[in-house]
Amino acid sequence: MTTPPRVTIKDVAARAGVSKGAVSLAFNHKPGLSDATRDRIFEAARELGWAPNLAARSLSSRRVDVVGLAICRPAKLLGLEPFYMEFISGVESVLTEHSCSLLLRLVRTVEEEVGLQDSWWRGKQISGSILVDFRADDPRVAAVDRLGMPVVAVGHPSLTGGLTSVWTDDATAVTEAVRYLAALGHRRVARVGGAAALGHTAIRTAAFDEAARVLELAGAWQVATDFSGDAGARATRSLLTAAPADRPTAIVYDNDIMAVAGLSVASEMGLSVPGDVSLLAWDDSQLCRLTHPTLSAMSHDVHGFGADVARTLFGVITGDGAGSHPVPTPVLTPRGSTAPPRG
Amino acid sequence: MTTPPRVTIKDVAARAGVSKGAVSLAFNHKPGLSDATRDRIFEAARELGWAPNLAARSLSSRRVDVVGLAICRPAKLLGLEPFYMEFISGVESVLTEHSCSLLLRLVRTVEEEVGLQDSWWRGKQISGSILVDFRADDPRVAAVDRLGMPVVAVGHPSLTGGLTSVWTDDATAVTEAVRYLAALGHRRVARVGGAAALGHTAIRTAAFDEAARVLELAGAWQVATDFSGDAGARATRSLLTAAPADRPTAIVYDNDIMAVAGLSVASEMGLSVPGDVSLLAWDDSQLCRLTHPTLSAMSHDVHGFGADVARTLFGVITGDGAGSHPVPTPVLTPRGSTAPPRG
DNA sequence: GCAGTTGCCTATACCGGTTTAGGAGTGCGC
DNA sequence: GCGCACTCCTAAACCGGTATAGGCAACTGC
Repeated sequence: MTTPPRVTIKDVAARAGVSKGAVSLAFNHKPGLSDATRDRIFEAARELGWAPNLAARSLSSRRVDVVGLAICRPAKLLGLEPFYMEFISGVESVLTEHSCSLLLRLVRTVEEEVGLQDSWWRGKQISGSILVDFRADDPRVAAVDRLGMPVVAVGHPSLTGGLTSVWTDDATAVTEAVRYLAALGHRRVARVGGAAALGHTAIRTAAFDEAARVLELAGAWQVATDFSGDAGARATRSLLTAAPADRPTAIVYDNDIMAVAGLSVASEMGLSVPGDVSLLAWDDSQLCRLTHPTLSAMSHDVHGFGADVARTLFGVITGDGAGSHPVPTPVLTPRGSTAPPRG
Repeated sequence: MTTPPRVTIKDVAARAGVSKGAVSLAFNHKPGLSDATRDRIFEAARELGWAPNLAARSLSSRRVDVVGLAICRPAKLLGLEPFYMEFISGVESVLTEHSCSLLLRLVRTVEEEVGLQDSWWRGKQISGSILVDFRADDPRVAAVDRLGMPVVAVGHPSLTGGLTSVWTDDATAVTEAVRYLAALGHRRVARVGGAAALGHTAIRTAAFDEAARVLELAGAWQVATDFSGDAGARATRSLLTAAPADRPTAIVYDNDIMAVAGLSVASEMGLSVPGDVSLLAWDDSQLCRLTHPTLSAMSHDVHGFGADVARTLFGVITGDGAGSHPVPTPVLTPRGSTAPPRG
């Protein structure tokens, strides 16, 4: 175990024959140095293998290049949910451009998240945060207001208080989904929704009811789940056990996993998809093209969503005109799992 | 936009009527303070809403409570791969106990990762790192040696140089998988492997060949992919288009996604699973229980794996006896997708 | 030829904690 | 009454950067 060299800015300055300040200027690409000196400094730093100590830098410059993201869902579900990794990769793609890092934490409850964001912010560990999975009367709104921390809330403005928000128009998307199924001729439609506590679930639920009313569907069921495949399977099984004349002929799911599970339940029950029942997934990850039949889905660009959120966060942090805005509404991508009902 | 209060240790000290040092002692739970003073300090901090500035802390105490993790796979694949999120959640579960955070970054190449780890470490941003997805002659081994950075390498010791490693015994697992299929009566077996560049893929490939040799199988095919569902589907299609007497009667996949894709290809080709062909997945995420038939799989505790890795990293960082060790070998979990071959 | 500007660089005071050496008060033994 | 140990606390020197005021030439304009 050799003792590490501990090379600091002073060593670099000495080696290059300049002052600490000069090295600082060079490494922050600020004007006031001749090209020759600049080169000499970089050369010295390279030889010594020096990189600025970020703790020291953020202490004196009072800025950090880190943003936070806390996700509050059971670990088991997260692994399966393609949404998050794709979202994160979108966020990352923008952070990287700004040489900014992502501090990630999985939490169990919103309260825990509030505590975490609080200590991240007060500990000056992050320069801002991305808030996801809003619920009604979300405690994070007040907490963030109190802290004055820059954030972007991923969720409909009706849920996110006055926070800068980026959201998908779930109501319109649900309406489009139901309209499409109705246009195919379906009169009995069900929806297997996500966690009831989440705000966007409530929005989708209301939109579904409204669409069913407007379209005068003969039957419209909704059931809440925890987003897991198991729950999706259970819900599907329960929906499809009704007598053929009473059961739904089409089911909309709130994510891809549950739709995959639903597909397998239908097959297990000897029902053909889309012959006996049409299935419509949500998010449209690659998974939807891996099943047989392939899954029709409400499709959106999750990677781009994440990137947009990150860009907006930078806007909030720097203070220039970052406004709340929706991202493009998910569009229907018909594949093999939807068709007109039999008969 | 109200100007933030900027409360520091000095304010807390003043309010509690003590020195900065006393506040520091209190917040680090060190001895040398009366209970009364301690209480007064915490009370003052609470009233002012103060939390120590972590940059300042790590600058003077030269320790940070952050560990790094860079993942080098195309974003599109990551989203679908249940492995990582589960792994991360396992890592997190241990980090949280130590109030340590995870710095996550998705990178495109190993070279990029080397640069990243380098700047993380030299910038004193992390106290150690988790290295995954080793390949033959991995440049990270030398880089980490040079830096003297504490790491845990997730990969077989044959790949990770002298680095402290935690690994799954892929060779044994592959052998068990092949043995099981052979025991069922399969004589023509294929394997749809992962990225050829990855070390563990090579290990599995070699083990598969060896097992096929020992068991004197009549046919043993292997094909490398990029882990994506599409690639898995293509590989499966190509394997199954041979004449019935020549094609494999069982296929082992290197992850769950490709197995799901394979299942759908079989169904699309009118082949029954497991009647015409047996399918065996790898990792055993929840996905394996969502298909019809359910997927037999080589199953392991990915969450526990991540937790083990994190614990080992703490051992390396603190210097106490953290040794390389394997985690439990994946075990075969038979479900509905494997059976004796027809006839 | 002299003030004014400009370009390049240094000295030094921070940032907000931790960590030392040491001081003030108390209790104890003798 | 004095030395000694012990408890509780303070003052001040760090940590490794950034920011800022200012110094010194050389060049400009007139």
